[in-house]
Amino acid sequence: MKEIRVRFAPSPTGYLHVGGLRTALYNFLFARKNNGKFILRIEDTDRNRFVEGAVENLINSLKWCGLNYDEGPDVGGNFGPYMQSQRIELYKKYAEELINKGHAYYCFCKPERLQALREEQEKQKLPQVKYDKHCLNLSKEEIQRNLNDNKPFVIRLNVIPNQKIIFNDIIRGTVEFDSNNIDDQILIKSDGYPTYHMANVVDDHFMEISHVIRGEEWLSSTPKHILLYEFFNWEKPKFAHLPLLLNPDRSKLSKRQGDVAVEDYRAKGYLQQALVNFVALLGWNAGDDQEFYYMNELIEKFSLERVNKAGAVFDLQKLNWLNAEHLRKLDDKILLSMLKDFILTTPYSNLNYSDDKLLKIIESMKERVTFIHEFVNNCKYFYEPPKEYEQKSVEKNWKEDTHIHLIKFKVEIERIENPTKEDFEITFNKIVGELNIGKGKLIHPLRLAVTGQSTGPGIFDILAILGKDEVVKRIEKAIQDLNQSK
RNA sequence: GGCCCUAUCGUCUAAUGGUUAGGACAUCGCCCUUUCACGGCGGUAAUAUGGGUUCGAAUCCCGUUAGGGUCACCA
Repeated sequence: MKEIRVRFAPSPTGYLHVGGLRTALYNFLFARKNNGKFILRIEDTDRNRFVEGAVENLINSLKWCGLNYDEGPDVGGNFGPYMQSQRIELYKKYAEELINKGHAYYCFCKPERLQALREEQEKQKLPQVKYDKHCLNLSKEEIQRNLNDNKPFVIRLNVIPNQKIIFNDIIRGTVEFDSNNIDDQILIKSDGYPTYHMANVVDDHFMEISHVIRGEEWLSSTPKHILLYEFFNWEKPKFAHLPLLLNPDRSKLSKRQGDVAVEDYRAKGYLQQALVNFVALLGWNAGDDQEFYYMNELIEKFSLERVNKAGAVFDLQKLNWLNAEHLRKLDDKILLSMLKDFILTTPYSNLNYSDDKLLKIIESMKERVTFIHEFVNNCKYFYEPPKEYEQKSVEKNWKEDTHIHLIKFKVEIERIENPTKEDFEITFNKIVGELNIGKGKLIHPLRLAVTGQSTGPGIFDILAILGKDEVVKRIEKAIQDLNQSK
């Protein structure tokens, strides 16, 4: 059997769109699953849209997601170059071949004529605006004269009318188009660069791409590509058009309604494992109930046949859930290094906490966070004394005699050298026993005093992590602040 | 508007002619826990619509409706 070769072929717009990520991922999974090759090709044939650093950025995002390619602009390969801007001569050569065969022709029409034509056709309420094949009738001599005069030209595909163009899509089945609805597409622009259609077909052929897996927005231009393959007499790849990713209002996923760039999600603290896992499930499932996947499991189970046809809404809540799931499965040592990296970006960067202390924070918070940054932002009391006290909890838990209970607890704690979690708990039980009060009467004020909050890990974990001196200080401060304000 | 694609809980989806239409996220309730979370148990919630075909339709066919894509010297 022929080797499976697939490609991700983005145009460098400046960032990797999550829809692009999903396309890249399915290509990658399909290649890995079938022991094929995954290729990155950059479609940079629009000189007007050149963005500085866009390719580097794209590659960064791809690699961050673990989508390593076998061939590409920065890794090389036997089918390069992998930047279309470096393959211009190839496209020209094959466009000329098409002209010689009568399947394409020079067009010297000025933009003004095209504009007028378009307006005229719209005025006539024609179902579709199409080029009128005006330049197809130019004589050989005329064409040669125009070329000699250096008149600007484009090369157009010569579509034959009244033909059915039928192809099979792996995801959608048989799709049929009428050639009457297909315009004489420009293949080579007046600046000598190819359009998408030309470059794409030529490259897919010479890069020996076996399966074209791309977004549904390409479905309606596929007949043009089919025509090209047929005119060249080249073997066609198999096609698979993926359903689109949608906004919550079911329009095509767009910047206006949230983040679309992979780097945005990275910056917000999403794990690459979670993003990949989530995006994989938008439009595909293995047919079982598994939803939590690592990359290797996705590779094992992926198949194009199980890709859905309908568009999928990008639902942040489910992504958040998956992020929390993946975070919890991460080894504490890895979480530690991620947390340290994050702390560097906060005002607490000079605290120099020991790994041991941070590990304890991680352990106590792990079940309570969705993002790494929450190991800091949801429990700032581990890093600094509370600046304020949650009002609702103060009202509910800070009573007339609360400070008396807390002082008794504090005094008792002060006597112990290096109290452990158990010491705190034993002392606590002793005090509530002596005072003959319910545990809640002390536990909630204590939490409020040392954290300023009403939620968080077990109180004795917090006390142990904070340590005796800090606990004592915070109790004193809380009594001062809260009794005063009452 | 022409052409093309699509249609199961709010969302992601399972069920490829016979199921009380299943799971997950979200949501609600209970349990666990004197906090919050995690976890466990349970609830609300879907086959867009009208016709066929069939003993039997979410599933096959046709129409309607709705949504999306595409109609550039952008990809």
